[in-house]
Amino acid sequence: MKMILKKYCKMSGRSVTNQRKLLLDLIYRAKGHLDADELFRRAKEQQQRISLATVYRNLKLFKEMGLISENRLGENHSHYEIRSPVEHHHLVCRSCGRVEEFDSPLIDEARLRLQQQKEFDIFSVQLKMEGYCPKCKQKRKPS
Amino acid sequence: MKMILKKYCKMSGRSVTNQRKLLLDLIYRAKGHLDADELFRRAKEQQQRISLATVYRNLKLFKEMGLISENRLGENHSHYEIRSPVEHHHLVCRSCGRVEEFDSPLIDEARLRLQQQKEFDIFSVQLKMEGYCPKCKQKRKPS
DNA sequence: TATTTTTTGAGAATCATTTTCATTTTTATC
DNA sequence: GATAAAAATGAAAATGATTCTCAAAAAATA
Ligand SMILES: [Mn+2]
Ligand SMILES: [Mn+2]
Ligand SMILES: [Zn+2]
Ligand SMILES: [Zn+2]
Repeated sequence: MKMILKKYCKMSGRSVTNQRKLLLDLIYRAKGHLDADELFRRAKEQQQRISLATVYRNLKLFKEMGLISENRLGENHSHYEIRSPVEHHHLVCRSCGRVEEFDSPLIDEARLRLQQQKEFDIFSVQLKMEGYCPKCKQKRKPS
Repeated sequence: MKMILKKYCKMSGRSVTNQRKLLLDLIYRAKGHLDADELFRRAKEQQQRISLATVYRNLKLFKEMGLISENRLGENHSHYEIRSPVEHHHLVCRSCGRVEEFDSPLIDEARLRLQQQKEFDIFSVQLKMEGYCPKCKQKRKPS
């Protein structure tokens, strides 16, 4: 992580700060989907002086660098996660908020066809499906 | 439109107001992707006393009723459109904002497979692809 | 180490959307 | 159609996520 951060910062003429090292590390170790506030809370545990503005600034920066991705999972704020080389999508339970990740060659195929058909140069695919997970499905249908 | 509105309002015990009739009609006639402000502007041309709060309230209501759909097309506010029986998705040019609509049996197939695999009851699929449209593609690559 | 450049923290500002509440409109009842 | 009860509206304030401002601190460069 630190090596990667250094590389990317150098590349774009940014400084490597303690805040950046900490934040990227926390996102990396979280594995899941973090929102800005949760990241801020965790960061403050180790750098009590860090500011929420710094969290937002650097989330934006990491995203520009391609290190993380931003998702809207149904709430009115964003969640962030380390961007892995293989793209994935999200299936969210609208009742309990559970998030399942998935990928599908069908989506990749759809992208390729669309690229040809519309002659766009497509660089981003965001797919979110919503529904009820097995548990919530039951609770809703005791009919 | 008015018949539909009446039906849905009755069904859920809501009143049929002039504001609702006007707003739904404007969305219907717009065909494209309207945001709350644009809808408010157009509504005011015919009911100068209408409030932005009423616009938001009723967009939310129409959405709950399943009459319209809400999309995030890349800006930090929502766009709305009449919900047609056949689902469609969006391809957005990140340079000029142009929006192309599409649907694909591949996506439907992916949904079915996922439904089985994860045992979710899926009722919503939102797919947004981003890229550069043919025109913007050229401008960016004069290499 | 000295100088220049970038980033940070704190708080104010922004902007889309929601809430509040008194007033008006709609609905249901007669 | 008039009347009372229920729901919706307008205006303004509140909210909440995110961005901006600017003086002070840290990092990069010389
Ligand atoms: Mn994910
Ligand atoms: Mn559309
Ligand atoms: Zn669930
Ligand atoms: Zn374009």
